[in-house]
Order: sequence, then structure tokens, then C-alpha cells
Amino acid sequence: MPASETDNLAADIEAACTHNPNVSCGDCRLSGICLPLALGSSDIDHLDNIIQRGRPLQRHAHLFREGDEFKAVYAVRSGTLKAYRVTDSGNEQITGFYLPGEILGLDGIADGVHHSSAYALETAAICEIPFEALEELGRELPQLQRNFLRVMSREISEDQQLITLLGKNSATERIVALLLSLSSRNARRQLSATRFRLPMSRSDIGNYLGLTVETVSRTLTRLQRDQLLRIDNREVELLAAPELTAMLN
Amino acid sequence: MPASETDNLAADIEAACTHNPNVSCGDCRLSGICLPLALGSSDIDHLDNIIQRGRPLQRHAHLFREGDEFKAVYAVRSGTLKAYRVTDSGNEQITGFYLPGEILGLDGIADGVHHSSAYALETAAICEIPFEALEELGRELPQLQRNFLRVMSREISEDQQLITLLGKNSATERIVALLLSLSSRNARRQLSATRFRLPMSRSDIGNYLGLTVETVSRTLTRLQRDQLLRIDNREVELLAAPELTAMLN
DNA sequence: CGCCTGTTTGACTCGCGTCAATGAAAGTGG
DNA sequence: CCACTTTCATTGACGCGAGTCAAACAGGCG
Repeated sequence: MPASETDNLAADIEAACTHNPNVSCGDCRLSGICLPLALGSSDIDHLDNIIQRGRPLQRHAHLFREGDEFKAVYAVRSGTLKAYRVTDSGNEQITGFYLPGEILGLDGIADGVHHSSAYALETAAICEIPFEALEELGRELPQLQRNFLRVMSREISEDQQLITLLGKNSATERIVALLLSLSSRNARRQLSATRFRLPMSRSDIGNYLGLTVETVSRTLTRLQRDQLLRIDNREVELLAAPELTAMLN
Repeated sequence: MPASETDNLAADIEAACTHNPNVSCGDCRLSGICLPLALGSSDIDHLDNIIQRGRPLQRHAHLFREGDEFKAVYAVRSGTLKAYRVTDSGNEQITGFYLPGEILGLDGIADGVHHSSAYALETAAICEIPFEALEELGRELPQLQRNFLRVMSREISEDQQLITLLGKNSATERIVALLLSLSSRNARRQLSATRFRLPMSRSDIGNYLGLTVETVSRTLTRLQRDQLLRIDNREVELLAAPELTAMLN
């Protein structure tokens, strides 16, 4: 077994158990970073009762599409999704990647219609949180209401971070920023911050960061040549996190 | 009096009356597009009671700064503000312009700290909406709670629009998109969609769109040469809105 | 008026996109 | 299980759009 597979054992185990549709919020290992954050256990039970956990979303399947009626927001339990919009001229712009513990579908609340599509990059388990029920429950559980507003606010803040990245940073800086973002989101889930598997293709990375595939590839090659990281296909190892972080300053 | 001043008479009158700190939500001509949207009149009165209306914010003054404790969100009554962040390397990235009827400060909810600064491009009247009180009132008035979620969701959606613009569009397309956005936001406030005054400098436009001042200036000159618009300093007239719209497709 | 900031225009440069070709990996069907 | 196809990734040569540097010109404000 190659080294890279061993390294992802932890991730595989996590995937295996969070794929399980019968895990409730109270038992979910992501409850510390997801919507239930800081809820008491009886409140969590209430939240649990409104959440729908269907069978896993197949890889390459859509969770919802731009234009679909908005009925629920979704928490990722395992796997990775990308959210994207199609521009007037027909090409795709990825607006975010969603990892376990993160919530998507928030742009549909405004007018009851999803403004982006969500697509599974790998098989994913999803908690569906019907919006009407969430609103009602939020009225009874102020902490839940507050958490939900925080989740939305964080999404705004992160989108603005991306705007800044796209507006001001070079190709290299954008790519480093994405790698560090993935790294810290992994760390938050108790996974390795230095070695992980990219859930998305080079072309998705380029699309997200406003770059071409070729630029992404060349940049990664150069970062590797400069000993800042090692990358083999989708397996990344950050060799010099401090130096990488410094590149963004 | 030059033609451009006459044209802005309507805007001046609006500014004059919405600057008045004593106008309540029920009387405000922006209530149809602002937070009170679709509230009954008694509910509006409740909302009114929590809103603070101080004296106007002076041009070039800050409403809040990045790092300030988050205590309230703000509705613009008159004037224009820009929101911006300072990057690690010390330069500014504008994340949005806020016109009358629009709400800012939403990125502070997540962790109680503002992640952007807000700065008045021209003298502005502001409604301050203390967040705790809004949360409490929201629990009693589901429609208000819903409106607030919608406002946040719209902010997300618009930020993603900007991400797409920055990721996929040329300098010309970005500039045209901004002009059309300002145009439609003016129309929403019953002002002219074809003739208006830019509230921001060329350098702010460039900053917002990820371009340099020179590129903004050259692009506007070219659009004028091509008879798509007329621009004299900050006074714009869109001569061919359909063609401009078509440029984004 | 004179300063200071904002705007325009020109000449030059360069990072990233485009086009093209090859190679590696993953998915598909017999 | 292997051949075939398709998708994904890498690398090179070249060109262009937008950035940089520089200078002149408003225009607003004290």
C-alpha cells in the first residue's frame, strides 16, 4: 500500500462512519463545528427531529440546482460538494467548496429560489434541514437562531475573503490561500493540517480562483520545485506552512 | 445651472428629506425596499422603537471599523457608503457599495467583530439597528425575522455575483456590470436608471472591481467613444442600456 | 490663488491566458 | 481482466489584456 493511502486512513474511517444516515446530531462528531454548536442536549434533540437524513448523495450527483425551489439548507456530514453558478455566457463559476460540518444553500433564502447549484465531488452524506421548520424552531431556541445567523454571517465573511483574493492577489497567492484554507478546515475536523487529499480537480481549483488549469498546474509545480510542498496528483503535503502563510502577507 | 445639476434635483430632494433623523420607518420612502418590507404598520412601529437615528454621518467619516465590536447592523437612509477590508499586505479591498435602503454590517454577526470597515462616500443618514434587540423582536415578529434572513441571503447572493464577475469577466465587462447595477438600484428607488451621479471615485471603482485606475479610466473613455454612454466626471448617462446588458451575455 | 487629490493619456512590460501536444489516470464495456 | 475511451494533468511556445511608470491636466477645497 502506498504511503498516501495509509495517510488517509483517518479520513476514510471518518467517511465510513459519518456516511451512516442513522447518526443523530447528538452523536455526530461534527456537532462542535456545525449548526448544533453550543446547544444543550435537549435542544439538539429538537433540532434532530426536523433534520432529514436520506441515503448518501452519489458522487457527481446534484443536491440542488440553480433555479430549484428553495426548501431547505444542507449540512455536509461527509464528502465534499462544490457550489457553482452558470454565467449568462454559459460558463460555470464555482463559488465555494463545502466540507463536512459546513452548511450550504443559504443563497436561496432571499427569494425562495436557489441561485447556485450544488454538486457532489465525492459520495457525500447530507443532513437536510427544512427551512420552515428551522425558522419555527429558531423562534423557540434563541441559541439555534443565533447559530444560524452566525453561519450565514460567516458565509458572507468568507465570500468577501474570496472577493479580496480575486481582486488583489496573484495566481500563486490565490492557490496558496486555497491550500491553507483546506488545511485549516481539516485541522478543525481533527485531521492532518499538513497532509491531505484535494477533493477537487485542477480545473475546479482554477475555476474557483479565476485561473486556468494550466496556470494552476504550473504554479503547483513551481511550489513543489521551491520545496514549499509536495504534490502527487491529489495528495498534498505542505512542507513549509509558515513560509506559505507568509506569502499572503 | 449646468444640465447635470438639474438632473440631480430629484436626488437632492430625496437626500434632503431622508437626511431628516425624525422620519420613522412608517414614513420612510424606502420602507418598501428596506428591512420593514411587508410588515404590518403596528409591527413597523415595534421595529421603529428599537432603531437609533443619530445625526448624519459626515462625508469621509467611518461608521465602524474592522475589528470594532459588533453591536448593530445599519440601514442607509441617504448617501452612499463603501465597505472595505484591509489585506494582510496593507492594501484596501472594497467589498461593496451601499445605497439608500440597503443594509450593511452583516459580516460581524458570526463572531461579534466587524470584519470590514464602513466609510461614508458622501454625507449619509443611517438607521442603527441594535442587533440584540433585533434578535428579540424577530422572535416575536416572524415576518421581521424572515426579512432579516432574506437580507443576509441577498448579501450572500450578491457577493457571489461579484466573485463570478471577478473570476470570469474582462475589465470592460466588470465596469459595465457595475454601471448596470447602480442603474437598477437607482430604478428601485424611483430614480433615473439612465442618468445618475457616480458616488465613488475611479479609484474606488477600480479597487472594487480588481482593476487599476488607469484601466477604469481608459475603459470608460472607450465606452464613451463607442457611443454606449456619456460620462463627464461623475455624471453618467447610459445611452444604450440594451447593448450594455448584452455585453454581459 | 495655490495646493492636493482625482482623472486622463501614452509608452512599455509582464503575468497569465490561449493553443497545442503529450502523458497519466480513471472509468467503461466486452 | 484487459483493451479502449475519456477525462485529467503537465509542459512548452506564443500573444494579449491589463498593470506599471510617468507626465500632464483638471477640479475641488481651504
